[in-house]
Amino acid sequence: MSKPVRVRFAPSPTGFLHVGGARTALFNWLWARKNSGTFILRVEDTDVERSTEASTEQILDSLRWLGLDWDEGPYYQSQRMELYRERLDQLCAEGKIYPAFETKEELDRMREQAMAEKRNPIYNRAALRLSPTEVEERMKSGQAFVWRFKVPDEGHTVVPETLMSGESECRFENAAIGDFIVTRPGTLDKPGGPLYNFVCAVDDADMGITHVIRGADHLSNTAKQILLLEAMVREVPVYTHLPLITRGGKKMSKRDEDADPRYPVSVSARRDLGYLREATVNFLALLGWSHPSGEEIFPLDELIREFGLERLGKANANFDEDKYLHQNGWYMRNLPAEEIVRRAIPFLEAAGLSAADRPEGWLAEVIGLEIERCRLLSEFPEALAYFFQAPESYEPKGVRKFFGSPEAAELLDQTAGILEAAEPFAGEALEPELRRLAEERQLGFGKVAQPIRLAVTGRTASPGLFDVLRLLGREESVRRLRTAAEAIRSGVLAAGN
RNA sequence: GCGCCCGUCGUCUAGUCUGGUCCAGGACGCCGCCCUUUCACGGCGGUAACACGGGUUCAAAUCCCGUCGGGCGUGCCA
Repeated sequence: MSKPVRVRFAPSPTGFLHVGGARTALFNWLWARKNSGTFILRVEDTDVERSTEASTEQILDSLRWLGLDWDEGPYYQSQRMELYRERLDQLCAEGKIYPAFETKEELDRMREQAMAEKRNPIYNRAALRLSPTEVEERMKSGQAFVWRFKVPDEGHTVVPETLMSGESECRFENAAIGDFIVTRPGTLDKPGGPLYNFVCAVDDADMGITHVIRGADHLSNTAKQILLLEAMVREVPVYTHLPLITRGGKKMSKRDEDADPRYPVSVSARRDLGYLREATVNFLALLGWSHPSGEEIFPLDELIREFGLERLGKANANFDEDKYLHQNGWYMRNLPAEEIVRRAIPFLEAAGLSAADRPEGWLAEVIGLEIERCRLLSEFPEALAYFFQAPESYEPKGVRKFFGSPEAAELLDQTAGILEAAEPFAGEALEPELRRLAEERQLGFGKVAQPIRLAVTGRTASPGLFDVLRLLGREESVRRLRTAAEAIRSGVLAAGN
């Protein structure tokens, strides 16, 4: 009965895809998928000064990485100028737009003055009071002008929020909106290009968009676009405004990208940091949306089933880095092991850690051991380093606790001896031997395990000792034990390592 | 300034439309315990919130008014 859903994601190619944009894309995508609708990609590149192809590429790349595939497009507004021209001509013919000749500087001054006088700084319609001959003369003389949309003086424009719970609406007094500009300055010979609110309204109508889902920062734009749509006698889509994503109380902005390298706002930088697409999508979905069950883990397929615009929140959504990290860790541990291995390899290689000469399956095992201690793919190189190279130093805290006495060296030597003789060299064979060693020395097993752990990994914390020894191999394990014993005896560690 | 939106544990949130089941539920963080060769994972438990003031009502986190606080918009950007 209702029309098939058509939604769009309309980024402007003036930079990378940031998490806010990604969230908008995701919600539109989910709405399309949930309703078997169409997800359209539209590149809003009317600002030729700032739009770049590289940026478009990066945005598409990030969308693909997230798994947000589009059914139509990408359409480029820069290639639809004829359509905008047509609509503009029609509005002009109907007297719904008018040329205004003020320069930017003049407008700035007017705005400042209005603010100083505590007035709403909307355009004073000076151009509307120009006589037709005056206008014609100015245009013919080549004076630059912009087209302004004549907002009705009476009444108000309602932006309904019909999809949200509670059905609210925002009302804007038309008189307070002001005659906004729909084209850049131009002359009769060289017309100025169309501006955002105008092209957006034209395209949404032309592309048959049924639902416009975007950030709440667009609320006042929506009123303008509805006005435009009504003026063009086109159907008005359903609008839904998403809670703003904030961090530190402020809207998350592209300009925050370099504030802290650990917490970038671009999707691509998150990817490079070792965030998983699954976690990213899951986390983004919870920015403004929640499930009544309180459940917070939603793989994509489940998200499509459970998602709904009626469960959007209204309060700003804060970007909780801790939760994002936590969810990333969850997906690291719960995605198929071979998948994680595949994704970890580039990070390891970038750090110069290659498992090419290791036995089949070795890397998977090693990653499997450390994965529960990692929450980002990028943590693997450091976490796994000791599997690739002998420790260059020992954790000072451990040295003090476990390497303090000559007995420690003796213990490590003895352990080395046991490992040399162990047959086969595997956890099952090693464990009884080492436990016996502890008993002989009348020590709890921990007292034996910790020095050994420190000797072979350089750390006081690691996965189970027997697994570590097995994967390190007999030769390497023995070598590290002897090296550590030697270091203890030589006294170099006491000096502070 | 003006317009619009919002305000629940340290943090993210559920609950607000349709007042009672909420002395407020979940998650993250933190703390403790269990598991245990360490760390982590996992399990169990704990911590902690309705911005404030009025009103309506037998009853308010939920409705109304005001105050305060925060955010967004206010572009010849999108």
